[in-house]
Amino acid sequence: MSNQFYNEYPKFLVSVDCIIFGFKEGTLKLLVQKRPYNPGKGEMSLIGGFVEEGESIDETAQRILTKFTGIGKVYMQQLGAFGEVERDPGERVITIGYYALINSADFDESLTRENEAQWVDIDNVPKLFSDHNKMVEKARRNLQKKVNSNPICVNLLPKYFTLTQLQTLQESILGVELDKRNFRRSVAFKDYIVKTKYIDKENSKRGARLYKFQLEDI
Amino acid sequence: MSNQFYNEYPKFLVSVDCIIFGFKEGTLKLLVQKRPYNPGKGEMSLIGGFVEEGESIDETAQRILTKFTGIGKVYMQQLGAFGEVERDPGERVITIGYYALINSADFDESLTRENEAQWVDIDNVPKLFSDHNKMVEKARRNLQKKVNSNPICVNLLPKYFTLTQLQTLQESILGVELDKRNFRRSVAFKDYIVKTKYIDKENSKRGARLYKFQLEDI
DNA sequence: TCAAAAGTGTTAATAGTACACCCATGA
DNA sequence: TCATGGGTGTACTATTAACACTTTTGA
Repeated sequence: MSNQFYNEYPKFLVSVDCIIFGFKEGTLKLLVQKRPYNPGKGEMSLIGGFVEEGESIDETAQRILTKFTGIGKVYMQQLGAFGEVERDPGERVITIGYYALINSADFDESLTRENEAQWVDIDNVPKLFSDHNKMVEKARRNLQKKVNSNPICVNLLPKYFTLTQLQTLQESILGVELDKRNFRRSVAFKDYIVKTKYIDKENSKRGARLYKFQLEDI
Repeated sequence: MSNQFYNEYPKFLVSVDCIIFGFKEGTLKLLVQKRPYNPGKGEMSLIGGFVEEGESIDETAQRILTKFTGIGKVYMQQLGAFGEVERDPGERVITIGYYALINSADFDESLTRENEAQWVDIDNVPKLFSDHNKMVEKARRNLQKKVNSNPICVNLLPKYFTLTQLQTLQESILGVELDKRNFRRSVAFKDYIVKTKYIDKENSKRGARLYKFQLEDI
């Protein structure tokens, strides 16, 4: 299937690599897998796949996310293209990074096992295949810029959450500790975080107020 | 030249489109050209080209910039990948956007003429080929975020410049007017903008102090 | 009764915004 | 002498940062 245009230019494999963030046990986590094929079979890597004919790169990213987590229709943010000639030791592959934030409750664990995927702490990411560590770092910096002005945490938390959970999450994204009083005041100014009538009794004896994100009007 | 890996996946044309900003006549300008080939021959478009074998995408961007402006080694910022299936009416092309800021004084005008390129006002960009207008808008938003915290204007101005020139440039990037006194105070806090002993007598009768960027220590 | 997490205010410093007049000069 | 662009300061507001104690309750 040739074409009258552009024939004289080379073509390349184009892949999408997904930086999938979750929040478990009080820390931001990254989903990684054992690479199922060569080159680098068995090495830890981001989950990824190749762009198919007739599929936009955004669609590729969604397809990969769904395949590995069972989750459909989550907002994914493009991180940029990575196009060093030798970045893949097998053959030249130009890759587009995307990151996603997902709620581990929506997560299909059987797919994780099937794909030899696992969650690792964001502050303890192992050496990954190719330039994937660089992509993870860029994604995290990207998140850090947004965390205060965007309701990105909505995708990482359960529907109802305590302010301590939200604070712990933000601290884990930023890698710094926050002052509890200043944090709670800043939350009070955000219209998209609202108090509910519910109290969480699981994580403390006294009980903590549950909040939720209210995003309809944004 | 096949390979033992990845054979079953499709390959794509990958191009780089460059959003080249300049500063002339008190406004931010964009370099555009008449598309020299079909599809869309004669339409206005960004300047671009295809990624070659053995060339990283950053290198492609530099090569295109040099070809169209004569300028080598300018910082180019990647804007992201654009991968809608039908974005190019000829054949599927995945493109990576890069923007660059250049000083029109370094500019080789003969190359512009040769390539049927021209500068257009950023606030009056004509309809461009494919999704190029979208790329320009994204690049401008990207610039706007940086203009206050990064010395990006260094590349758009001559070595010595007046504060009025710098203010006019920032206003043109931001699309808003700035208060002269507030602007000048904020400049005074930036270590990378320093007063020189020179006075410009060309643009005013009284003469205006010339400043320069001091970037060695960043 | 005590350990553990929840909850709550004030002050100081910094950054940002609004605003109007005089100066020096060449034509 | 006057038109043109250059240059200057102050007061108000908003945002951010620092900081420590009391409450509730189940074990």
